[in-house]
Amino acid sequence: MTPRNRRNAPREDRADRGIPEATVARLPVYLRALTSLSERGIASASSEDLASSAGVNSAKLRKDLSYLGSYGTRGVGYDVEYLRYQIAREIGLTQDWPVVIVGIGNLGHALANYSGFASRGFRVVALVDTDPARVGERVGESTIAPYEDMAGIVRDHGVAIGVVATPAGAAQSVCDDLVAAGVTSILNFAPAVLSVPSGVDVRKVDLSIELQILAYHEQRKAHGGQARGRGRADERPLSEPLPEPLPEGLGEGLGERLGGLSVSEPATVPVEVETA
Amino acid sequence: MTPRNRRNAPREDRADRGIPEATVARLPVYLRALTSLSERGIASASSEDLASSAGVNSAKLRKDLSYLGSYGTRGVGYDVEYLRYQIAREIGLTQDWPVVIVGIGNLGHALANYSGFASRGFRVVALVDTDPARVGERVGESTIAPYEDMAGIVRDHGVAIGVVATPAGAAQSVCDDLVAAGVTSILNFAPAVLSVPSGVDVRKVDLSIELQILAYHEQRKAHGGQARGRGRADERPLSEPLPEPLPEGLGEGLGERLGGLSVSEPATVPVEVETA
DNA sequence: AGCTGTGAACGCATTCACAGCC
DNA sequence: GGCTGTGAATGCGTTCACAGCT
Repeated sequence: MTPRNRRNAPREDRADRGIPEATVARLPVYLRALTSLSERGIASASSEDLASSAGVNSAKLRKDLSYLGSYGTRGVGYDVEYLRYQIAREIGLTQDWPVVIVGIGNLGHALANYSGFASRGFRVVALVDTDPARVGERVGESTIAPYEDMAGIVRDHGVAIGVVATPAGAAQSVCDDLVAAGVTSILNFAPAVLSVPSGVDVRKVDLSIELQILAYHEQRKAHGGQARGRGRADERPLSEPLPEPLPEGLGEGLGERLGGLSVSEPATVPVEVETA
Repeated sequence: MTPRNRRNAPREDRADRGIPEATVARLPVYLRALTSLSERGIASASSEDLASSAGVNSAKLRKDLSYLGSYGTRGVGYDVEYLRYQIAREIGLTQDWPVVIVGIGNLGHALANYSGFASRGFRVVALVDTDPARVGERVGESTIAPYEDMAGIVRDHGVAIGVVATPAGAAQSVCDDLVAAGVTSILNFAPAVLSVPSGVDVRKVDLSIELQILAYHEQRKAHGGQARGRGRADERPLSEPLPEPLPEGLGEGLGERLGGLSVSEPATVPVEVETA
């Protein structure tokens, strides 16, 4: 299946200490592209092929891959299966990652049913919610466990990655509990800035922010064309009395109900974090 | 409709033409921080206060805000309400953005019920799915409309932003239909690279990718120094013979079922896009 | 001849540090 | 004195273009 007959064994001379963050963020995209090519029965691909399949340009792709080692063949291209494995290994997908999901509202439900988990690589070992009425409920492959069991579950299964899908108000408190239990990577869906000790990674997924970014560009498209110095429709003097209050709920994100969590709302001061 | 020849010559009267993309991506975070401060009754805040509340450092925040104009007061700080309005206006949240959601699977459900939409600013005008069995079903505030109605809805409501929550296989086709109907901004939850004409923005939200990025860093923490700072359970040598094939479904993302869409799977070649 | 891998150039983002104003 | 706003310095990411291998 996958050739290991490369005399040119992966250079472990540690070119791989320090793959740029931007590259790391693209490796999963390349992996997906390779999987797609593989499924279509394509065994070999040039950087151009791969790049267009991944939606980047070929120079960037080659540069990115060069941080992993020399896995291509000059004059030929890349062996799809071989490269796929190398990237998967680099990312850490050749091992199993137990995951807990906290907060089984609408979003938590969607995540729990998400087939990308069900596959090997990431495995949902527990769903946790604070609402006693929900505990025991069956969602996807799992059953909702009480919040009190979370720390024990994390320890027992060696969970390193936690998913926070609670409302914003509960997120920091849940995050603190996860970290205390031993979780060192958090994927945050709540519209809140999480403060964590150094050594813990946080990534956030925020629908509201993405929509607002789109709105910003959209607004520009609409007003941009006319040779307008500054093109908002409503020209107003730069400083002016405050108008109507902003729409409520604007600060809310993808977070979902998490039953009656006693939100202690610790006055933790957020700290510059984001994938140290 | 683009009579702008003035490349980089125009006077810098208002610094607001050309806010860096990285700054744009943070404005929603600042907005949220300001909303939070406002709710706590805080009327004024320094760049330091704001920055810590938003999870960035103060130099970055000041620089970012400087692209919008001079909305602070030296020696004092920023007026929370005033700045909040200015940012909202800059993003385009003082106007209404009708949105359609395509693909009402688990994720689509969560999105439809998402309170961040219900608020003014973004308004869900339609949920669309291809499964006839689902059409008519009530989800959140709306009722699922047939896929055939999508183009009409987009035109009638002047929808500029579309949310794709379909499975990967359907995403490109849905995207094409949205664009043909007049949508110029797409938020993509499907694990697929979307190809769009220039002038259309695509942003993607991808759980699978975020998890993989976390896994990468997590793996590093474990293997880091042989001094084993804090160990994950299973240690493995970094390079080793190729093991069993990769987990299937690894390429799948957050996309959900979209009933029986006739996926034509056009052989569109993805193109460098991402918020041109 | 063709394609990868990579130094070098370039452009964008972040951080520094201080001038300018309250 | 304190805090904003911003040029200048630095660091990071992307693109170019070609040397080097098959």
